[in-house]
Amino acid sequence: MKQSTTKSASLGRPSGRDSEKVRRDLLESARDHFLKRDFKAVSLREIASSAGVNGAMVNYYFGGKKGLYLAMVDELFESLDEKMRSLSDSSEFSIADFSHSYCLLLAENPWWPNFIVREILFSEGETKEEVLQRFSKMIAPKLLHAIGQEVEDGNYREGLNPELTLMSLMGMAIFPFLAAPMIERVFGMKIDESMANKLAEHNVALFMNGVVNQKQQVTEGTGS
Amino acid sequence: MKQSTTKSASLGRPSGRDSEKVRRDLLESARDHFLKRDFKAVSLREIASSAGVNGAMVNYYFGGKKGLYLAMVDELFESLDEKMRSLSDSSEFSIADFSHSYCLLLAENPWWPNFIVREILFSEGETKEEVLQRFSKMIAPKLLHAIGQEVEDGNYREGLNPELTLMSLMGMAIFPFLAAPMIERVFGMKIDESMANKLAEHNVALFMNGVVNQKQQVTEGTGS
DNA sequence: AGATTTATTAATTAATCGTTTAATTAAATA
DNA sequence: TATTTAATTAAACGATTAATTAATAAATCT
Repeated sequence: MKQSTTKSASLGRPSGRDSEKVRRDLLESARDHFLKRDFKAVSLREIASSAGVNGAMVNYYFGGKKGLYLAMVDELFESLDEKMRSLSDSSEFSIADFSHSYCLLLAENPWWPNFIVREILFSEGETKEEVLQRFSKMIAPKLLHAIGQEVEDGNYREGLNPELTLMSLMGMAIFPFLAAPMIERVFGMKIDESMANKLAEHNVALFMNGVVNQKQQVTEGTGS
Repeated sequence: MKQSTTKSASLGRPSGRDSEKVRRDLLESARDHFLKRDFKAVSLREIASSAGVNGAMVNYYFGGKKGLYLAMVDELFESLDEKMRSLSDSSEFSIADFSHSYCLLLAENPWWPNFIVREILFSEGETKEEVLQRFSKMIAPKLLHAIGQEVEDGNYREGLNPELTLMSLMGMAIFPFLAAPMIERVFGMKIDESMANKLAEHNVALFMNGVVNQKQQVTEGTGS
């Protein structure tokens, strides 16, 4: 019922619309939604509506909901790959410098830990494997080697396990951003760029020298 | 475990069935499913079928899907609360001891970080707030105070920020378990109890004294 | 100008979900 | 023993979902 003579003003191809922009809008809307809620919990219509288009556009441009999701994942990883490369390709590479830059990078892209953890821990398998592979080849080998080298050179403690050390380093850097909603509640602390700066310095200092007051007691037992 | 359709003979109240067991089976099945996949991604029928009963039983015993989920959350938190209390109520409380026990506790309950992060980061708000409140009152205040005390006593470096320090400590301890699937892939390292023991020792040593070889160089500049 | 292609929405479809209801039977009660 | 209550399933319901189709009109091509 209805319609007939009433020319629905919004039917048919709109005039002067940039279809590439529609594509980008959909990707952006998808990122906004999928980063906050689960794949199943987000509906096609919701995403499309936020992008200002009909839900059928998702099928038109991306072949379906899953297609849009994978396109979004690809996009995120590309921007991430690029930034990580520029970070680890600096001429003079040191763990401390890397750790510091890494913290700032996370502050600029707070969606990243969230995204990685969600993909790897909670995704339904399909995308998981690919994501895991891309991530595992990114930086871990380089950092492991760098830590091993420091131990060999005698700069780091003898017997220090590179794998465990890298895990600690990653945990210290990533966890605050990952658990931001909890941190903000429990500590009453906003996770912004100024905080990231403090965190970066704190982390490097803790990583290098620990919490113990060295002026008071130098070289405690260390014999494990 | 799959009873499936036992044909028409299975109508009406079954003989000699323990209704309390059905309740427990449903809770267990719910935990198995909800810990692996999202709330929305798990269907009532799936849970019930795994427990060997009809989907309507979820409504009968728990008032609905959400009721079952909350009952499961309650159960998990109860077991967790109990264990955490016994950890922080030891007569002589030290950060190092706590950190060590905490690691071992995580190794025994690997679902925990997964669950917490999922609840806080990805849940749809309703349960989130309650979970956040319970968690925020658990141990954070006690640990913050303990760290502050160590600084005051001159055991920890002057100017050490207790909040940042606690974040680092939590990150070092939790991250390996949270990212276990990634760790196992990237480092070829199984996250089991033996590894948790090494990790615990490693973390305490790193937390206390850092990575720098103290025998060679004491207190480097670190001026950024 | 006319035909075709491209982009868009409304309407429809088929599946699935959580929930409700009705039927059914064992157990408990009187 | 007769009646009520408790526990269970199958079936149906209404809502919501992703996906498909048909209608429509601008853009583009011939």
